[in-house]
Amino acid sequence: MGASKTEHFSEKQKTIATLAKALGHPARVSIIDYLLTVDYCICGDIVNELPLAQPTVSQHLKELKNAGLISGNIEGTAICYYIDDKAIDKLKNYFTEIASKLEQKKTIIEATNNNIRNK
Amino acid sequence: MGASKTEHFSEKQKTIATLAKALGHPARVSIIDYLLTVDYCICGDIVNELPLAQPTVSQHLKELKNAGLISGNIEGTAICYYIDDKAIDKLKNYFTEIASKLEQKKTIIEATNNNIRNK
DNA sequence: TTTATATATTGCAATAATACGATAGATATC
DNA sequence: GATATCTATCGTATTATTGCAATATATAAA
Repeated sequence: MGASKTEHFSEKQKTIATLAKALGHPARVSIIDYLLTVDYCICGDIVNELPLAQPTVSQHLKELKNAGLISGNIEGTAICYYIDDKAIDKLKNYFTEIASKLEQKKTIIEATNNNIRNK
Repeated sequence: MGASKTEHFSEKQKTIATLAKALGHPARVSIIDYLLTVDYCICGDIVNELPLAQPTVSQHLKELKNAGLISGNIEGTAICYYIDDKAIDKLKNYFTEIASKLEQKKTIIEATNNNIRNK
């Protein structure tokens, strides 16, 4: 084998997996963290910020871009990268939803246990 | 090269990357989604649920377990897997934090633009 | 037009991930 | 104990990812 059997899963599952995969490397998490600290883009600074060679950073940026987590504007010779709010929101909403479902489950289990105790 | 240069990044960045990576495959997202729908564990059902062979599912479960996203209890011959709340909370908090920082940034930019317009 | 600067692409090597058949281990049932 | 059931591990083939040197591309400055 080798290739993923992605065709069998729902669109939502594939979207979350794609976004999560893009953040599945500390260098790319680090890029996102860095983009949050700067007021204005500056792509070249990311290369200075990371302990990686320029082509490697460029590749990581490409993956983040392909996943939809960042976008870039050309400004002269430089390129201004910024985080895509919508992608972050998708992830935020997904995990918030899971957390709330887990919380709900916990409540049901506790209620059931109380019910058993009171019999 | 090949191996990741993970040693240069912060613990938090590595933690998020590890959790995100574990969800970087639709089969594993699908497993999490499935665990949310059932009241009680049942590992064998996951194999029936997914379009993958039993060893492949077992491997995906192992990765989710190694990343700390799920845990398992042995119940006779079966194994009862469940989602770890703390891991989900880490992800939820991380993306909530990013979303709020982005929102804050947007507000600052708008305020600046208004300031410029009013001069 | 030449030169400098910034980013992307290519090509390659090393490692990791994905998938599954075959098989092992562990517990229940007969 | 023999058998059935459930899950994990091993071995292996295929593909993907990571990383960088070298090079290409594209714009700005001289």
